Amino acid sequence: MNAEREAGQIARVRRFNRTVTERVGVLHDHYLGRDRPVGEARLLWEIGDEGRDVRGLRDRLGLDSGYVSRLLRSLEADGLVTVGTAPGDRRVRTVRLTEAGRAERAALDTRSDALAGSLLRPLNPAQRARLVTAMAEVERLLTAATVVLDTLDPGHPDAVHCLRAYAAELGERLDTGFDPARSLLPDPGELRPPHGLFLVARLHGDPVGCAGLKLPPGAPAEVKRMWVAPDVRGLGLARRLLAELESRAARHGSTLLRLDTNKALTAALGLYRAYGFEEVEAFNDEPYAHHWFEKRVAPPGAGPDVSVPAR
Amino acid sequence: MNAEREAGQIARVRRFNRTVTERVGVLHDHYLGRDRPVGEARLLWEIGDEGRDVRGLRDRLGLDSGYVSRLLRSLEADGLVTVGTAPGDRRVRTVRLTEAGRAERAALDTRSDALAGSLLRPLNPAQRARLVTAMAEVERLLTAATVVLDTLDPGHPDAVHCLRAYAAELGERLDTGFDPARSLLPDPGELRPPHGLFLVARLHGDPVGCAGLKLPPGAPAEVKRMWVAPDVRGLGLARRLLAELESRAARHGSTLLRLDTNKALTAALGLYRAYGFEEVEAFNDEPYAHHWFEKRVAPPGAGPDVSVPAR
DNA sequence: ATGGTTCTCTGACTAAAGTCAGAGAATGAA
DNA sequence: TTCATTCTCTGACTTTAGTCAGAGAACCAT
Repeated sequence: MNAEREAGQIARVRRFNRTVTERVGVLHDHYLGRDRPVGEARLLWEIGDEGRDVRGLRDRLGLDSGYVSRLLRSLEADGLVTVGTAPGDRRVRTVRLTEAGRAERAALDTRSDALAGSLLRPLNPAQRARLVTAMAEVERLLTAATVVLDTLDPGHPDAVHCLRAYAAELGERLDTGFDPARSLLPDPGELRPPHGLFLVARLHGDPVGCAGLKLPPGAPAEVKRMWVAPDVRGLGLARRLLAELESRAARHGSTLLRLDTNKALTAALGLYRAYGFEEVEAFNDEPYAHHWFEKRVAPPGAGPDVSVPAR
Repeated sequence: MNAEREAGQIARVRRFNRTVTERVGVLHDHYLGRDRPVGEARLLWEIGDEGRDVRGLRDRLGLDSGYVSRLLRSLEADGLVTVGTAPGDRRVRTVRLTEAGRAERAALDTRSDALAGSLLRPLNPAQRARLVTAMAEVERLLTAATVVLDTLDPGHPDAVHCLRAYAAELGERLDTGFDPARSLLPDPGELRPPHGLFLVARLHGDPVGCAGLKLPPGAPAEVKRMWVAPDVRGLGLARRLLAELESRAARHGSTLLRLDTNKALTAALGLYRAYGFEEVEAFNDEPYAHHWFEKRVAPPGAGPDVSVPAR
């Protein structure tokens, strides 16, 4: 049945991979590193205008510490970067571009533009427009597919980051403001096993969304603290978080999922309805809530596959 | 004016390049060559089930002859390929996969599927469908952009290939059959400077289309022998060939472009009309023609930019 | 048959990319 | 203070990837 469709999709993706790595990937690298090893060029690019600490570079590019060190030494010898110790922690070193480094980066930039231009030039205006649109779509969806969901302790720095952002956003959007201490979940620690769980979504290691699940014994599971960072909205991440929570709730044995929300959060209201939640009478006295929803939980294994992508 | 739009498009393409090389390109290579150097893996892949001659491999992958030889030696030592001399020409060597080589290739295949799957898995069905559609579009258009147009002598093997394919196709599609000797251009050598020119379109070095231009002194320029290979139709190549011919005619000083065609070639008829040709009275007595068209030539520089993409 | 060409291979290199095992300084927790 | 940990760096390697200059066999046109 749909194994066949899936095989077709996989074949398409593979053809895409081949075409694109041939036409874009190889060119990309060799355009980039015309008079400089690709490794150095990538590093130069990744340092950015702001500067960056060495650890960050290693993580981002996935390189060995000794290797990065050597690359930096080489860039330093060419006068393209300066390496100094970070203000807070004197073990950590930060790299910044020099004037010459900026110029070199600008040259890479120009080449990157030339590559992009060479892809567009043979096409007529209508084709260009279509290519650009399709590229934007692919990019958006690949980005969506790159987001990974992890169960984290609510005290983990990434979890804290999300919870702060959640509170800050509610504070702005609700006419009443928002004070977590006054809400029904003053302590997110309640979202810790065995009383619940807390999901964090990350993109390239940066936290970009979260959702908590309360699992009170003998009572319906409850969605709490769902948030998605503004710059990754529209990627279907909220839906994915909900689906993941639902499947966790199902595995836990819950048969009903509930949540409450504020009338100001119109996008969330729409999502809950579209996802299959139905509005019900108030089941708690959360001071910030105007709407209460519930949804029967699909039995385990029936949910969409949202496992972590390989990397 | 549209410099601004172009800058926007270039920026989009660059973002795409970055996302895709990060997410697809790097993975692609390192998935592929997990326990084998990428170079060898690529070679193994490129040999294919049918076997291939060494020269073909070199061309396709753009590698040094010595390098390929060494890679083959290594694959041979691992028992993955056998190298023998080609039947026709004993200088040429052909490579075929052994049983073990096929198995290794199948393993690469599986990994490639796994990579594709890892891109799709985090997405919901609607997103998967959209991603696959957008990928197909990008791939099509990148393929279109990869086609290069060259002016070739009509006697060049690639030109001959196209002219033969042209004649064979007409022979099939016209109720009357087609005999080049009976047509008004029995000798394609007339499409040679200074009396004309002959364009060949190539994709990865293989000829996939052609178009000739007659430039009779003091008379309108005339399009002849336009053909596009079946498997690259729908990429806008015919239109691109027409545009290139028009701009060559303009540079030559022609102000009118003409052509004749057969009623069986419905796609061509549609293209000519869409491109701005208007049907006129017969201007010659070509036995295979049912329709005659002409179009005023845009002055030099006004045509779309169809210069050769970088590679 | 002869001379120029084509095709593949070998030997002798080089540069890039990356790995691994410490060493030494700074930090944080007990 | 002490001990484990974190972070960066150096030295000593290896593997990939690729280049270049011929050599030798086979082919092709004259």
